[in-house]
Amino acid sequence: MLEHIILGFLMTKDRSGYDLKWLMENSTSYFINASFGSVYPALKRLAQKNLVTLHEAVEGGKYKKMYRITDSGKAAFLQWAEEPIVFERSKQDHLAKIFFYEFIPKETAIGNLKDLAHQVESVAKELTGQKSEKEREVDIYKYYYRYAAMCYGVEYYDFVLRWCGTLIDRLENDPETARSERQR
Amino acid sequence: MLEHIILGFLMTKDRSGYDLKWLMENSTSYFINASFGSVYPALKRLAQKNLVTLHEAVEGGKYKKMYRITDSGKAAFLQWAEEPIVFERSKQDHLAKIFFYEFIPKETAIGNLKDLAHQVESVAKELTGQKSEKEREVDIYKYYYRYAAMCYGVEYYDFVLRWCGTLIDRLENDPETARSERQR
DNA sequence: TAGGTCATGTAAAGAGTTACATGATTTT
DNA sequence: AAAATCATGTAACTCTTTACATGACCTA
Repeated sequence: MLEHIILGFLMTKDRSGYDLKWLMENSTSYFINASFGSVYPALKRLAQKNLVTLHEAVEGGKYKKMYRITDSGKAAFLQWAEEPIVFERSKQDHLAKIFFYEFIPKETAIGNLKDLAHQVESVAKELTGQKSEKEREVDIYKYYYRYAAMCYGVEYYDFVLRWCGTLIDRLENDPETARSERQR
Repeated sequence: MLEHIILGFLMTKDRSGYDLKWLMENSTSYFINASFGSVYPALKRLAQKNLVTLHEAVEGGKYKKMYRITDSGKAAFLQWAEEPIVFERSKQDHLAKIFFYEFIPKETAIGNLKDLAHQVESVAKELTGQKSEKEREVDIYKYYYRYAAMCYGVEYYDFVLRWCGTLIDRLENDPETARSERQR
């Protein structure tokens, strides 16, 4: 997966491992991200498979290892991209604890849910910022898929936020909801 | 994570590894799932840490290894459950390919998106079935958190489906969207 | 000149999946 | 009798993160 993402970013221009990490952090982190510890080895593997080539360069007075996609790299990328999408039921770790909230005090539950909502709000704000930036700086028609993906992110966070809000509201205002019998 | 989910399921009654796998498949798979290859070793680790105990039993003529949560297991579970939720930007693998769809033919993109929509529809239907079942069989007020989590799942799939639909619609009807210049 | 950011990398550990292996019981 | 399902488990592999290590350059 990561190797394909990297190839995708290399389709338009050469980039270093550092650039790639930065790009992911600032454009795909809401659906996929990676640490340096996986980016650098991935580049090494891609070079071994001849899907990218290494070009040492000095850019802005700084030494950089720039990677360029090869023809077989492009072919490999396109093959991956054109393949049918496999929809994986995605992990939503935050639901795991909530699923078992019947066992914890209602007040703790409400507090934790409010805290979760704040976290979601903060990542939503970050992504909304990135989105406005793109809307100003790039032709969203030209990069419509990326723009649509970004909208997905913003709307998804919005959905999570609304869901939290509804749940908190019911817990606070409907005495029938999550009665405390099961609790300690 | 998995160990805590297992402890959560053991809070109300003893279960075997097979039971736990089945339970996850049929109640949490839309946000977390696990294979036998991780469930059985997880139970072994929990037993080693004295958070569960093993009770061999025959149930319905079948030999089963039933696990029971211990007092320290309950304590460990509650500590985990009551801790603040950390919102992790969740992986949404399907967006990875779409993000780079500028490089593939529009027709392939539309076809793949329609195929994705069908897959989402099918998992949505499955979950909606599970939801109706719970609504009939259990007191959703008593298990309100679980019910709310299920609603999250249903609404999330609904959101993905609407997003796909909107994107497909724009690709098919708006000639300005995703012009084919960048393509081969 | 000290701290921050830029830049690259490795090693160990963690968490999981897939594939394989086994055998009992139940259904067709 | 064969096939399906129930039931448990291991081994190899994959993919990833965290923590560490290094050093250049830039700015206050």
